[in-house]
Amino acid sequence: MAVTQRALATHLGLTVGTVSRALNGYPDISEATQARVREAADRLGYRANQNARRLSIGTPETVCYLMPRQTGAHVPPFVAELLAGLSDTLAERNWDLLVAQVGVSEDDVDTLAKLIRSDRIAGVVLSRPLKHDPRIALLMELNCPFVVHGRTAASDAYAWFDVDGHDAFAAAVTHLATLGHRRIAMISAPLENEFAQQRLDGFRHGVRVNALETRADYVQQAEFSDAGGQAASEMLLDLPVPPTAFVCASDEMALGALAAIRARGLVPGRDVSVIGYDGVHFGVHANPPLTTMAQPQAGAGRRLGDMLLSVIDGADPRTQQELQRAHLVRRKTDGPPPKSVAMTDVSVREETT
Amino acid sequence: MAVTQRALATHLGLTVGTVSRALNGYPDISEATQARVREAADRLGYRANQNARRLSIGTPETVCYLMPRQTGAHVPPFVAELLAGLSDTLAERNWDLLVAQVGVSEDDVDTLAKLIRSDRIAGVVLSRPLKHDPRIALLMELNCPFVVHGRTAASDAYAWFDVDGHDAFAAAVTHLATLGHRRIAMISAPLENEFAQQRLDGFRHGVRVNALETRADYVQQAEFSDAGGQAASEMLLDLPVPPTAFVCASDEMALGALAAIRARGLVPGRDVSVIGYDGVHFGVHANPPLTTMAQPQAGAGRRLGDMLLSVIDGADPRTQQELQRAHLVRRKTDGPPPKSVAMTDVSVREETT
DNA sequence: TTGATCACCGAAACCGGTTTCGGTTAGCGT
DNA sequence: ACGCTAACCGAAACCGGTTTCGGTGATCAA
Repeated sequence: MAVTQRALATHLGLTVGTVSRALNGYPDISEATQARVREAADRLGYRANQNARRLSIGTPETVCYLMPRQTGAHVPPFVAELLAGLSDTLAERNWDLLVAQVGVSEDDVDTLAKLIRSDRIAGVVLSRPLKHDPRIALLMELNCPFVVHGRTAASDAYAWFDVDGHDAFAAAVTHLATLGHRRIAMISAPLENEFAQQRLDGFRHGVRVNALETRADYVQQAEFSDAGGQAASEMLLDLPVPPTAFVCASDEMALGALAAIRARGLVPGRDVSVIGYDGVHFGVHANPPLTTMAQPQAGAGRRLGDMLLSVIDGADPRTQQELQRAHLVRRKTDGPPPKSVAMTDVSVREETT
Repeated sequence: MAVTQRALATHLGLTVGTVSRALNGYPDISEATQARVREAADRLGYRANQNARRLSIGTPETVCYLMPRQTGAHVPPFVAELLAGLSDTLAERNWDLLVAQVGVSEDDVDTLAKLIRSDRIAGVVLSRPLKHDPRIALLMELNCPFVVHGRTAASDAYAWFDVDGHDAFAAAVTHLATLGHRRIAMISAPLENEFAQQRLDGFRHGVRVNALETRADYVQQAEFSDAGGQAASEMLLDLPVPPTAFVCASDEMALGALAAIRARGLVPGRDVSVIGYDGVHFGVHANPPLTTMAQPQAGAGRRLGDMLLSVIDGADPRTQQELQRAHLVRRKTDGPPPKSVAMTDVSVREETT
């Protein structure tokens, strides 16, 4: 349908080979001819058929983003921004961005295998890996360049970009400890997700270095949603000795926690402190505005794109690893623990206001 | 790199033509041979090179989603869900989904032209069209199949999927009028966006049929963001005779409105009513929970995909038009106007609680 | 004037598939 | 035994580009 190279060639009285080399700036085509060809090309609106071109040059010039697919859950909020960044970097090279929903089911992994073997894509970006992610195993086995948005248990071998959840949660706990909290709980996401494990580990680290109370029931596993956060909060508030502060695996879960706290007639930030994680824009409108560990997800897409292109260009994936830090955004849900807190068999010394 | 058809053929002692027809189920290849080829194919992990295959069959089997690019603004929240739905429908046909950020600048439109002419894509899905959208003009000129997510001024000629903003805003106004409001304001998004115009028209329609006060300064144009909503609200609250209710072009703007109202020491839903638009999940966590006109965006991606495929298959685009309705989700920001409202020259009769 | 050199372009192979066309073989009836 | 048909597969053209290789004409020095 589009104007083809042959058409352009006959129109100019040249052969296709000559036209091709002219357009690609080969030095064995005279400047005059090159100019003439170029002029005619964009006068007729000629564009090389990409399927033909890529078949010929032997690379698909395309990268695929694997959209996380949790059954039932909605698409994570960072996906859109990430795609925007990715598409920007790729566009600079005139590469294409493909998106595919590929979960971790056997069918999905099989689909991914077919995708890779069909020479459609030169590399893959993968978000939210599981601890032992079959997709990563496949990518390595098939020798397909990729970069992981997040990390897994053994992430030394490949390229990744991540925000340090361990550090962030340790910092959140320390912040609360500094405010005077001694009984801090964690509302955790399902641990099959590596990021959830990291955040939980960071929490535990923070509890240890601050010598806080550690009780098994101060760690609640919950669904990765606001409903999950709400349910977990209710469990925590029902404890005989409830914690005075919650740290949550995500802002969404933290919002659920706020709802549970308000439902008890308590006010978040005064009676119970809550710290979320993500830094979603929306947190500022929560009731009250949500204190959170914000991740710098502005440039994530661009960085991931750059790293993947480097790997495709032959860079050692182990040189393409980048860990960014989250930072505390204080709003209104963190504060010192209430004075009137019920004392129990455990001796608690309040050290701050 | 991947195992090629020729390799498979020589491995089997057949020719490439035979292998190709065997895999594609041609009746002139014996069942026995077909089985043998298929078995060998997936034992060796053979997958047809898609560039070659598509070059040969003459269709790119790929659809492109044009991600809205507003400079400065973030990616709209519906994009991720929409992509998920789109990719689902396309996957059923083994088609690919490309995403590109293409705004309305001259450069971007030029990029789109190149994209289409390069035979990379068989169709386009386009979100958030402007009133006079150069991208749509281009798509029609180049005869490229497309479906618009939203509508434009003259949308009779092509395929689209939209939620009836006009109806929604008229309904929102009527709802407020029924609650007793007579002075209702609209916080509008920039009118170069067709959706903003529709919503404003719907608002005006609602004002008319309910015979409400109409004042020019009850329509505030603002940036399409929470900050914009907040600024517009402050203007409205500063009016000598401020409105008792706001309808907002988006939930995000409505959240800004809530912030402005609370900052005045007023409580949304009691002193001033606010109705948003979109139905973002987050609204339930707003302060107080946001009443909104929710769009049914669950299946939007799938519907858009289906419609586009129909058009590509030759259906008349004008038969592929679908208008869905938004519905009111009452939460806590709507209520009757305050009794103590300052009466002015206009006689106001309160008819409800 | 002639032979060598260089600039420039045409011809053709190739990328990896699909599809048309034609030829071989087997099976069948007579 | 012979011809006919159907079943089955090989050969080759084609999709639209890229790239190698070789040939022509002009230019230059001797």
